[in-house]
Amino acid sequence: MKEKRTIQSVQKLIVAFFRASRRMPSYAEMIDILGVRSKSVVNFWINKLIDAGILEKDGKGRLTFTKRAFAVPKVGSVQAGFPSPEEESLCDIMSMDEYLVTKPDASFLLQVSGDSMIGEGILEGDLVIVEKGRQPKNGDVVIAEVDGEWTMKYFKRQGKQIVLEAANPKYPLIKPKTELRLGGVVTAVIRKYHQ
Amino acid sequence: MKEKRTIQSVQKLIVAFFRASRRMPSYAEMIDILGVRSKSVVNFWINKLIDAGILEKDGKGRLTFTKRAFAVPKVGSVQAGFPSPEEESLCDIMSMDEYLVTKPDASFLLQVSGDSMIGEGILEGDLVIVEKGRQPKNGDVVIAEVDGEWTMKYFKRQGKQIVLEAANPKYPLIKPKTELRLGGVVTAVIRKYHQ
DNA sequence: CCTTATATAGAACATTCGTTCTATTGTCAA
DNA sequence: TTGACAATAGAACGAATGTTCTATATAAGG
Repeated sequence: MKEKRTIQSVQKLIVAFFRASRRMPSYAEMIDILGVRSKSVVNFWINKLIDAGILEKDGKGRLTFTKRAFAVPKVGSVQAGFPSPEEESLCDIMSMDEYLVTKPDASFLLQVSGDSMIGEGILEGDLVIVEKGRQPKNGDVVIAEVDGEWTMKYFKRQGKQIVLEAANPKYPLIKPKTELRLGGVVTAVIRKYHQ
Repeated sequence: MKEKRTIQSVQKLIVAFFRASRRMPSYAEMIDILGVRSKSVVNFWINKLIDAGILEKDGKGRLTFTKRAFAVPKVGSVQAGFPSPEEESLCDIMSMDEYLVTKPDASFLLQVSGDSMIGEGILEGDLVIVEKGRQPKNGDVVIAEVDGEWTMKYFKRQGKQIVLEAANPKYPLIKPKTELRLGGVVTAVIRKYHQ
């Protein structure tokens, strides 16, 4: 009734620890994690994982995960057919954070209310990542204050005039008269379905 | 011309290291990171960060970030007005990964092609997170194989019959005749604007 | 000037780290 | 049974760890 240790099972245990603690376990801790009784056994399995390309050692000899170990596999497109586990082209997205939030210091999350950007696929309840202090390009989705109220709109130039346009025909075009306070540029949209 | 060290600047340096290396620096490494010449100075600042609630020590005395230190601040809704840095209600989203991918082992990413789910705010080029092996509820967005082709559709029950419906009127309702192979349930949508 | 508090330096320390060695156990085939 | 090999155990070791101590430099206030 002894379940054998495999590279996969060991990887799973260590990944679970890392996700929970946000750090690598020490060899001493891995004794308990892996259910063995000696650090040399831990070392044995660690070397296996290194050979398998799941772990690696950084410049200072510290154990780290390779991108492979952590990445959520990204497969082709929907229409291209469905993935078999083998052909999963492991993508280079190490973490959603790195992928989505390029400037953590200047970014914040905002929950969307209203349907003014529904044509852009931004629905009520979605989270958007907003980057402060960036100069918007024509057509960017921005957070802006108009007449004392904050809204999410397309940022567009009409000649020298700047206008704010909703992605919903039922909202009028906004031509700011005096000032236009920009809160930031929307760099990403996140929607999580309740489960 | 000496720039003073502050709690914020020290936090920033350590967070930067953590993001780059996915681990805490040792005190010896922090000597270089903080630009000081002694571990006792590092210890001095670390204690300050602990008092400030930015760092903490886990059960084994290991240094870890608190949720506060990492979270992208989440503020209210767009219409509710715009956030000032003070009123930022730091949200409990520690990382996008944790928030979006609840079952890392059973999930993968898929890039969307086509406009069949445009009514659901899922556009061409978006990434969706798909969870395998979950039983879909009525109205869930699923990846399914129909007549040898994979598509993304709403999963709906009509009595005992299961139908697949696009969120785009130009696509017909699909009533699978024989088999319905489910690839998974879409649990999240991610859109990143090119920058 | 002197006093006080803060920030930094450097050294010393016990503890823990990862590594490596030898020895033992278990498994499977011949 | 025997041999061969993989997996595990346990001990030993130098190196690195975080902590704590004393001492020095800097700045502000009286």
